[in-house]
Amino acid sequence: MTSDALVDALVRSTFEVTAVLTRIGAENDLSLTQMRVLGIVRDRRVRMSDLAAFLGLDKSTLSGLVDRAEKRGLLAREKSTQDRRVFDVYPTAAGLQLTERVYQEIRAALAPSTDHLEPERQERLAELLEAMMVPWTGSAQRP
Amino acid sequence: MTSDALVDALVRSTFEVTAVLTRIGAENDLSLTQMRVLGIVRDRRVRMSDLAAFLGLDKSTLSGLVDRAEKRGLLAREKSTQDRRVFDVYPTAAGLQLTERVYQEIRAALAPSTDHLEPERQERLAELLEAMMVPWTGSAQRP
DNA sequence: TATTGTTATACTCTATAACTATA
DNA sequence: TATAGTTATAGAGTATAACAATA
Repeated sequence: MTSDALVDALVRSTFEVTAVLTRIGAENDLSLTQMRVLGIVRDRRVRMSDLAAFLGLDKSTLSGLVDRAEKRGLLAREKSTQDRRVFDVYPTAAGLQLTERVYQEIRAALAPSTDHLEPERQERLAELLEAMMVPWTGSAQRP
Repeated sequence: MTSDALVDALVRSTFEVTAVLTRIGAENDLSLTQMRVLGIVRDRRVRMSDLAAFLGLDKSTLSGLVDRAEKRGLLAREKSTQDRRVFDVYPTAAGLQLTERVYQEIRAALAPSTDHLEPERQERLAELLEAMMVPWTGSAQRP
C-alpha cells in the first residue's frame, strides 16, 4: 500500500517538471511531443509505426507531427530499402543541434531545484526514481 | 552541479507519470488540463483569472475549458457579488464525484510502481521530491 | 489478407486580438 | 483607464475512418 504522500509528490513533481519542459519547448517553438520525438530519434533511426508505439499515439498523429517537423527542417523521412511500405525518421543537423540546445536548457532550468539538494541526496533521488520505474512497461517507455 | 542521471530520471518519470495520467483522463473523457482544473477547484472556489494564472494559461483558454466542463455538468460558474466582473468557478456534485474516482484510479495505476519500493524507500522518495520542489515558485504551483 | 503510412474529418487545447462590462 | 471575462480566429495535437501501396 502506497501512502498518499508519495502519489501526491509524484503527481505534483510531474506537473512542475512538465511546466518547465513546456516553457522551454515554447521558447523553441516545440511542443512536448515534438521534444519527445527529437529525443527518441536523437541517436537512432526509427520507423513511423515504432515512433507511434513508443509515444502511445496513433500512426496518423505521427504523420502530422513528422510533417510539421520536416517542413521546419528538423526531421527527415527516408523510405526503407527492406520494406518499401516503411519510412524511417531521422534528425537533420539542425534538428540535432536544436535537440542538444533544448536539453541543455532543460538542465539549466531544473538546476535551481535539483541543486537545492546536496549531491548525496541527488544521487539517492535519482536511484529511487529509477528503482520505482523498473516495473514500468507502458507505452511511454523509450525504445 | 546536478548530474545528468538525476535530470534524466526526472524527465523520464515525468513522461511515465504523464502517460498514466493521460490514459486515466482519456478513460474518463478528461484532458490533463481538465483534471488539473478539477483538482484545483476540488476544495475551494476560484475565480477564472486565478485559475488561468495557476495553470499558466491565457484567460481565453480558461473560458473554453470551463465552458466544456460546464456543458458536461462537472463545473459551474457564479458571478461574484463583490466584483460583478468576476466569475467564481466551483465543481458540481457530479464533478466532485468524478474527481474522487479519477484520483483513486491514479493511485491504483501508480501502485504497481510505487509498491515496488519498500515503505521506507517510498517515504524517502516522497521526502526528496518535496525537498526538491521547495524552491519552486513557477506558475504550475497549486494555489 | 495483413501491415505501413497518408489523408479527410472532427474535436480539444492553446494563444492573440478585439470586444463588453465593470471598476 | 485598467481589469475580468468572452468571442472570433487560427494553428497544433489528437483519434477515427477510409484509403493506397506493399507484403
